[in-house]
Amino acid sequence: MLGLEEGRGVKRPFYTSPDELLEEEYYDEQLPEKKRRLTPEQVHLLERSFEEENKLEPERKTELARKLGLQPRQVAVWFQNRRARWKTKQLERDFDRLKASFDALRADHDALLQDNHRLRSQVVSLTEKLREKEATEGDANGAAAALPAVGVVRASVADDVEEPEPEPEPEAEAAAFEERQVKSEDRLSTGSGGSAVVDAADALLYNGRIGGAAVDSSVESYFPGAEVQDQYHGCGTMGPVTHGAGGIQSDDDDGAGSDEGCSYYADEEAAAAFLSEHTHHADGDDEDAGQVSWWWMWN
DNA sequence: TTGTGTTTTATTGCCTCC
DNA sequence: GGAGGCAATAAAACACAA
Repeated sequence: MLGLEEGRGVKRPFYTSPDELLEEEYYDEQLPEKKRRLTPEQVHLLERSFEEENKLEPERKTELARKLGLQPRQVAVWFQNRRARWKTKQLERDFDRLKASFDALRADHDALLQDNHRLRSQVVSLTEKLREKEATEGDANGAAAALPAVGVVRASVADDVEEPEPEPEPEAEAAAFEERQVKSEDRLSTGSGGSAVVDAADALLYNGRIGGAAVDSSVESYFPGAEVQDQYHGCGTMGPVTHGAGGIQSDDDDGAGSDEGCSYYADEEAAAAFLSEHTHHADGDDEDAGQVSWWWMWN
C-alpha cells in the first residue's frame, strides 16, 4: 500500500491499512478533518491507470483503491477530476491551434488585398496611358478609327481583372475585428450563450475547406457531433472512436508526458455539414458563386 | 510572514443510460 | 430507480512574490 505523504503538514496518519480503509465504519470514524493530497506514488499509479483507460469499471476501481490504500470513492473522484483537467487542457490546445490557423489565414487575406490594390492601380495607370496615346495619335492623323475607344479597352481589361467587392474601410474593419475577438473571448471565458467549441470548430472547418497555406488538415479535431458521449474520442482508449496514434498522456506540467495529439474537434464530417449550411452557395446571379465569404465565420 | 493566485480534492445537483 | 458521468463549485493545500 502506498501511504499518504508525510512531511507536508500532515499531522496524523490518514489511513492505517487497506482493509480498514474498505470498512465503512472505519472510514466514517476516521474522516479526516482536512483534505489530504495524494502522494506522488499514488498519483503516478493513478496517472498510469488513466493512460490505459480513462474510465473506471467497478472492478478496476476497487483494485486500484486496494493497491493505493484509498477509498474507491476517492479513486472515482480522482478520475473524474482528471478527466475534467484533460478536457480543459485539450480545449486550450484546440483554441491555440485554431487561433494560429486564423492568424495565418488573415495574413493570407491581407496579402491578397494588397495584391488586389496593386493590380487595380496598374489597370488605372495603363488605361491612362492608353488614353494619352489615343489622344496623341488622333491629333496626328485626324483619323478617328484605328483604335478602339478607351471605354472599350477599359471594359476589356475589366473582363480579365474581375471587379472586386468593395473593401471595408480599414478602421471600420479593424474595429469590427476587435469586436468579434472580444465576443469570441467572452464566449470562451463565460460559457454563456454561444459555444466556444462550436465557434472554434467553425473556424477550423473554414480553414480546412478553403484556407490556403494555413490549412492543417491533419489536425485531429473534436466537433460536438451527434454522439455527446464520445467526448474523448480520438485519443486512444479515451473513447470508441480512434484516430491514428492516440493514447492518453499526462499533463505537460506534471512531467509525465502530454495530452498532445488529441483534440476536441473530431467529427469533421458533421462539421462540414454544419459549414455548408453557413456558406452561401453558387447560384446563377451571384457573382461570388462558389466562394465563401471571409466574414461569415464571425457573424 | 502574509496576501494572493493556482492546483487538487471533494461535494452537490442534474442528466443519461440500463 | 439506481449507477455513473459531467459541470459547477467549495475549500484545503500549495506556490510564490512582496
